[in-house]
Amino acid sequence: MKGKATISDVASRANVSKATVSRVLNHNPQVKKEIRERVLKAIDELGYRPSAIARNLATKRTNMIGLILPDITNPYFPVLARGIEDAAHRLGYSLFISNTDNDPQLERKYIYDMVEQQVGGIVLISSSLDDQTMLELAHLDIPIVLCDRLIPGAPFNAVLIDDFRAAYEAVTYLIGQGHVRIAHLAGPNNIHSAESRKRGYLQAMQDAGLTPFVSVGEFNFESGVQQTAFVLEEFNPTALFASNDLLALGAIQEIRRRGIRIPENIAIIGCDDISFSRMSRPTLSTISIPAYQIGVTAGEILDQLVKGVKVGPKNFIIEHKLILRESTGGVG
Amino acid sequence: MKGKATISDVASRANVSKATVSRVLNHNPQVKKEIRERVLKAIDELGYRPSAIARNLATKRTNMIGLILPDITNPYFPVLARGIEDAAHRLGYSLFISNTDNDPQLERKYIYDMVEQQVGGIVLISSSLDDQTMLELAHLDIPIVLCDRLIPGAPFNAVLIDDFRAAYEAVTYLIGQGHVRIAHLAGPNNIHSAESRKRGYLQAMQDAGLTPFVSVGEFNFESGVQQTAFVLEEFNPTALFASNDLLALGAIQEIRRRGIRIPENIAIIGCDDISFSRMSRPTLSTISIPAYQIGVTAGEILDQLVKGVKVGPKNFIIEHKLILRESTGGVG
DNA sequence: CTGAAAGCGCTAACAA
DNA sequence: TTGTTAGCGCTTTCAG
Repeated sequence: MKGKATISDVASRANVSKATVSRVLNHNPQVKKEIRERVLKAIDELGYRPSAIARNLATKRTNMIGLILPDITNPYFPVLARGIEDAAHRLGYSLFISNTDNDPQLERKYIYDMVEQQVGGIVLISSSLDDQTMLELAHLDIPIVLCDRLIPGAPFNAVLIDDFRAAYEAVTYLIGQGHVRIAHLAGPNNIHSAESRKRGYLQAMQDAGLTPFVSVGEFNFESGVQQTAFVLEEFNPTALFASNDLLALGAIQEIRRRGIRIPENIAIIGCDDISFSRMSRPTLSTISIPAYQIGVTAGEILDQLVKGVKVGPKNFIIEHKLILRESTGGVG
Repeated sequence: MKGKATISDVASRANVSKATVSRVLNHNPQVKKEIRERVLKAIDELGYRPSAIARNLATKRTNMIGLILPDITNPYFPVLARGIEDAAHRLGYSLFISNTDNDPQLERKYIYDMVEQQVGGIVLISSSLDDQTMLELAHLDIPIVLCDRLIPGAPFNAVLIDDFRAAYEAVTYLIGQGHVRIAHLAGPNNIHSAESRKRGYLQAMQDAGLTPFVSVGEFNFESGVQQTAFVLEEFNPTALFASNDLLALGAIQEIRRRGIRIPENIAIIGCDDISFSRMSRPTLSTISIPAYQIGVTAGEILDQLVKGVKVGPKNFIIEHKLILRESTGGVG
């Protein structure tokens, strides 16, 4: 019996018009106090809840936004997602969420699904969509904010760190510590951040006149284990720069399994600063990415866009920070 | 210019009625092929996307469901959320998500928000809502499925493991290994699963005629560190049963910091089996909770409910499993 | 300050 | 097989 009352029911019960009910619903100040209370009473008695759907249709705007990301199960994303969600709720939006596993098909599908749902805008964390497709999305006439990736030439705002520079600095630190044989555990080639970090590594090595050694794999723990086994045998490094913390954690596991000491024999630096980088043994030195803040920023920019405020397109670069922990011998 | 075309635009461009367009949109088979193609062509040329909002208003049903959980940042939840999301998408729903930080106020707010959004149902992972409030929600006339908690007497389906028995078994295992001084690191008293696990621990200890020692704290790493320091000094245990893995991981850190050996001097069992329990040193023995499956099951039940199929109310108990790793000396 | 009426974009009988 | 006609529940001019 509940959830059925409509604005008309309220109107007749309060002996006013639908328009008046609508006014009190929208806090229109020019409703006489007495009438307002009569309406409020009716609303309460009927357990009336306005239908967002009907309102949206009438106003042609919604207060929903969407988040499309690779996989919430990857420890880097929950923090980012939380940032977006907190910003979204604070700004009055409800948040849709979809995991794509980096599948381009799914990414397209979810984007179009959300457009159908009439979301006001979308935060997109995509690695797999080719630039061509992204340009196509630009014609969709819906605000889109990118995270952790930028599309040269596309009219999208993007929020991310300077992956190239971050990697460059991390590797340079290692070099400064006297390391010469520094290997890189890279992420998938089609992921923007992985690619940028790899370039940063290569540049730093080249600038120092050192020979690079790169192993490419997935962004997960198992890949870290495997890649490390390979690198250990083929390159015998004294330091490792991993493209993300999961990879670095896998490296730690494999290295210790072989009885090699960290950081004495091999130093390691990861990237992301997921919570577990502080809990591992040894604790992991890493490039700290302010994921929460990236999320909040993306949410705020999207809000502006949804409200029609002209923003960018531009790249919002968030500051990263090299965090030194035990895996590189601590602060120093 | 895009995103503006309506069904009427398509209709006139294809020289048919809105009804016909609606029919091809809904794959109604009895539209003549020639006409269908004409409509499809018009749709394509206009870049037309139907408005879910308008459709929802007309049909009085939506294909949206909601997920309300404490904090996606806690490593246990992403897997559960993923299960729900996968099930949701597979069954044709879009998913709203909201984090509550176990704040009862927020939980209520988000529930009512989602009701306003006209979601078809809600998966609720709540610890803080008192049973009274839950009963109130029952009058909302919207399908709700609970995860990791049950409300005696409330007309809700619930999907969860048998926390009491899981804890009982874990502690019994420890006792079987010869441990006598077994302490328990508990989670917050107001969280259902924490409370059940504590009872399971107490019962097992009592049944074995052993003296229990319980420390209560939060469900996080830092609390694990603190509680362990306390327990170590006050009780000097030879084994620890932690209410979740984060707590157990904190315990490992504190114990090793003091130079105490695991499992030689102290054995540890956690609960959840988050991914990092396999990555720690030593790897963590734990009660494996099939979070993904809990999510999927919850999603499927909700789908039934949304479709009007009568289900329960009943409790769906998912099987847990004790996983023995290094922190208890490995399998055995 | 309040009411009447039109309409948002789509679906769903009911006709034709 | 396709078109006509009403709404779905709310907002929003425009009158009064």
